[in-house]
Amino acid sequence: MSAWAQHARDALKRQGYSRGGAREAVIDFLDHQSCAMSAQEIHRALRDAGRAIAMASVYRSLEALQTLHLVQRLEVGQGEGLYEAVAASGEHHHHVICDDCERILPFEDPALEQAISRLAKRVPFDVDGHEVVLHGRCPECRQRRGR
Amino acid sequence: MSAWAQHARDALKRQGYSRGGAREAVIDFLDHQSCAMSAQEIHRALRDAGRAIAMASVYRSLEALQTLHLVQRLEVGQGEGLYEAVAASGEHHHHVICDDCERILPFEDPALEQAISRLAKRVPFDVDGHEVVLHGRCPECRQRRGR
DNA sequence: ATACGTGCAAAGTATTTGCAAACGG
DNA sequence: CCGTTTGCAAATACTTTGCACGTAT
Repeated sequence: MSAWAQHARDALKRQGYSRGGAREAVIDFLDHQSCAMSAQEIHRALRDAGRAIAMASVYRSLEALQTLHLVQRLEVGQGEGLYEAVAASGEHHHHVICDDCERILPFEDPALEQAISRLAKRVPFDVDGHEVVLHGRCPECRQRRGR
Repeated sequence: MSAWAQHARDALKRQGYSRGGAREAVIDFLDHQSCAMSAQEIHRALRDAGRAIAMASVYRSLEALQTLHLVQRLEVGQGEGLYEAVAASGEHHHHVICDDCERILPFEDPALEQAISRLAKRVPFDVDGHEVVLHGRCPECRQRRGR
């Protein structure tokens, strides 16, 4: 079990949550993902792995994890949210998405973060988070669809 | 009729669309909005203004407008998309959203745009658009909920 | 006249909720 | 044991689609 899963379990315990099979499965699963996934994908993957849990439990687990900022939901496309583990270290990245095939790639950029943190001081809201999504075409789709 | 509505109608005509009451109403409505609105809000507002159209027509109109890049959809919260007119001039802004009351405020920031355009050259995708959402608390909610 | 736009109702998809049974501390 | 978590099914919310009819060109 890598650092994040441990971190997540500690945080849940500290907040008085008790453990249950469904949430444990979601934590283990997210722990091994490199990119954001939808609730439906998580559900299907667990079922295919012989670790079937109810759809509702997927959502409830994700909700709990989001509340404790252990998981972050991102809105990228039309109708479904994507969820990904938030690094305990506070590392921070954003995503570029292919509008053809929905492929998602994470990236980091200090200059972008700096621009945002400066900007955050200039708006009248108390800013405590942000999300950046770049849209475009991945190498495969660029080639496949011409141009 | 301001510049955007004219621009939109020209573009639609150029693409071979013919005019119909529902889409005209949506165009007129969006033309007078200062901030992004959901399809449901647009529908309700038109109905309240005595210009009732079918929900399906709101979505179909928005879809056509998005296809021609006359309208942009943004994903901000949990389940509904927000739509706003895209300035003919190519002007470009982003949004800060209050996570308590859902209030949205647009902002512009050249430094942010610059950071993004530099970044766009470094990722392996062909980037042709982007979206930035800051999350936080608006002045009213900050006061109301304390801190 | 003919193709496109619109309204209505039904279908879809993503997510949430109520409740009883199973489970963990 | 007692409160939390889970599964199941029903409910909700948003959006899309099929089809018959109206309207623009």
